[in-house]
Amino acid sequence: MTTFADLGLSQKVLSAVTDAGYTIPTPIQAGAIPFALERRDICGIAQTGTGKTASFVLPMLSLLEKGRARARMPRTLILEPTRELAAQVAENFEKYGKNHRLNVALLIGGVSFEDQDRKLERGADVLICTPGRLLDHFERGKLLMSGVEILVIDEADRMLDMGFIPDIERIAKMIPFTRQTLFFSATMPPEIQKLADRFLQNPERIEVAKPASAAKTVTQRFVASHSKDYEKRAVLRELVRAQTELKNAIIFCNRKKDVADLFRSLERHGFSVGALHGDMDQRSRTMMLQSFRDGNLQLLVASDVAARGLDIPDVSHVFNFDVPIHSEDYVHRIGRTGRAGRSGAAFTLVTKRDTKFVDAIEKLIGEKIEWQSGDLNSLPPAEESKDERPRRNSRERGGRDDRGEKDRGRGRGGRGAAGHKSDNDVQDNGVDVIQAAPVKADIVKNERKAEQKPQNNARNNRPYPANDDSRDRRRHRDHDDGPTPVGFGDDIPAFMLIAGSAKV
DNA sequence: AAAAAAG
Repeated sequence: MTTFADLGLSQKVLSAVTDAGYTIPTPIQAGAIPFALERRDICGIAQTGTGKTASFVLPMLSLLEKGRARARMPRTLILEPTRELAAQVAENFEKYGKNHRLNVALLIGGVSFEDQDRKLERGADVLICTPGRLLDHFERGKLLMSGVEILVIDEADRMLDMGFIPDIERIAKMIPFTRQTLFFSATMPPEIQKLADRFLQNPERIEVAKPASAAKTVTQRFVASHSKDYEKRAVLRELVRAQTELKNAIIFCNRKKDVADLFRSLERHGFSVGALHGDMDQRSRTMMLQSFRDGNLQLLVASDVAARGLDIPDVSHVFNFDVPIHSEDYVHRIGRTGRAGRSGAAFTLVTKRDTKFVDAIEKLIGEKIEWQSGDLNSLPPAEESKDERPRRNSRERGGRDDRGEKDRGRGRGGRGAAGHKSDNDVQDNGVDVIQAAPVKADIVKNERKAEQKPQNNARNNRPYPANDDSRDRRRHRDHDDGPTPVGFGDDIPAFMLIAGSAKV
C-alpha cells in the first residue's frame, strides 16, 4: 500500500505529516503529489472531504525548500473563492509547514491592509488570496508577480464561473507562463474544463471519484413543503426537532436575506443558531464559523459562502432550506457532512416550484433521492387562512404599526420578542439544544452601520440589516412565531432570552 | 435566478 513516504515528499514535510497522525494518503493525494513534485501541471478532481488541500500544500512545501522569497515578490500563489476557505488553507500551511521557515501571507478582503503589507514587504513564499484583495494590493504597487513559480486555483469550477473569470484571467496574465499551474475541483463540467485548459499546459488529469457523486456515507432525503417561507420554516423546525442524532447542522438558503430571516426566526424559537453570509462583516463571519466549529452553536444558517470546501470535521446534518438552483451546489452543500468517512444526513425542503431543480439534482448525482414522508402529491392542502389566531393590536406589538416605513426598523433588529416564552411549539422538541453562545458579533451590513442608532448591543449586532423587517414577514408572524409577549417591546433583556432557551 | 469577491 502506498504511504506518504512513497510519494517523494521531503523529510521535513513527511515528519509534519506523521506528527499530524497521517500515514496513508487519500487517492487524490497519492495521485497528485508525485506529479506536482515533478513540476507538472495538474487538473485534480475529487469530491469534497477527500484531502484535496493537502495534495497541493504538501508538494508546495517540498518544492519551496529550495530558494528564498524576496521582498514583494511572492514565490507561489493560491487563489480561493471565499475568505474562509483562504484562511483554512493558510492553517494547513501552518500545520504542515511547522518544520519550515516559510513566510505565508493571507490576502483577503474585509480586514486591514497593514499586516498584509508587512508580510509582503518581508517576502512571501506563499500567498493565499481571494482575487479582489490580491488585485487591490497589486494596483497599489505592493506586489510583483514576476517571481511566481506555482499558481494554484482551488475550487476551480467556482473560480472559473461568470463572476470570477475576469479577475482570474487578469491575475493569470501577470504570472510568467513558465509557472506550474495546479487546478483542483470537486466537479469539472465540460465548459469549465474548456476554460481550465487555457490556463494549463499538458496537465496530468487526476480524477479519483466520479465527479459530482455524493459521499456514500450521507443519507439523503427530500422533504415536501408548501412554498411560503413561514410554512417552510415550520417544516424545518419540525424536521430539526425530529432528528435523534443531530449533533450540529448547516442550513443552507439561496439568498442572503433568507439566511438573515431564517436565522432570526430560529433564534426566536430558542435554537442555538448562528448565521454566515457574505454581507456580514468579516469579524462576525469569523466568529460565527469559529463558534460553530467549537460546538458553541448547534445550527449555522448559511448562504453558499459555506457550501464549498469548509472543513468542519463533525457536521452531522445538512438541511437545504432552499433547493440549490445549480445542481453542483447541491453536491457541495451536502459535502459538508459525512466528511472523512463519517456518516451524515442531508435533508432538502422541496416545494412545487422546485421540481425542475430536483430533477437536475437527481440527474447529476445519478440516483433517485427518497422522500422523507410522502412526496409533493401527498402534501395536505395548504392552510387556508392566516387569521385563525386573533391578531394583536398595535400597542401589544410595541406600537410598531404606528411607525412609518422609514422609521421602521431603524436601529432595531426587528427581532420582535422572545416568542418562545409562550409558544408551546418551541422547546418541546427533545432536541438537545445547546445553549445559545454569548456570541455577540458585529453582523450588520457594513454600509448600514452608519445609520444604526447605538442601542443595546444585544440588538445592534445581528446578521441582518436593521431595517429589513419587511411587511411580508410581519404579516405572517402569527404563523411563524406565535403570540409575542407583551411588555418588553423590543427590549427583552438578554438573560430572559437565555432562560427561555435553556428549558428543554 | 443567486452568491461570491475590493472598498
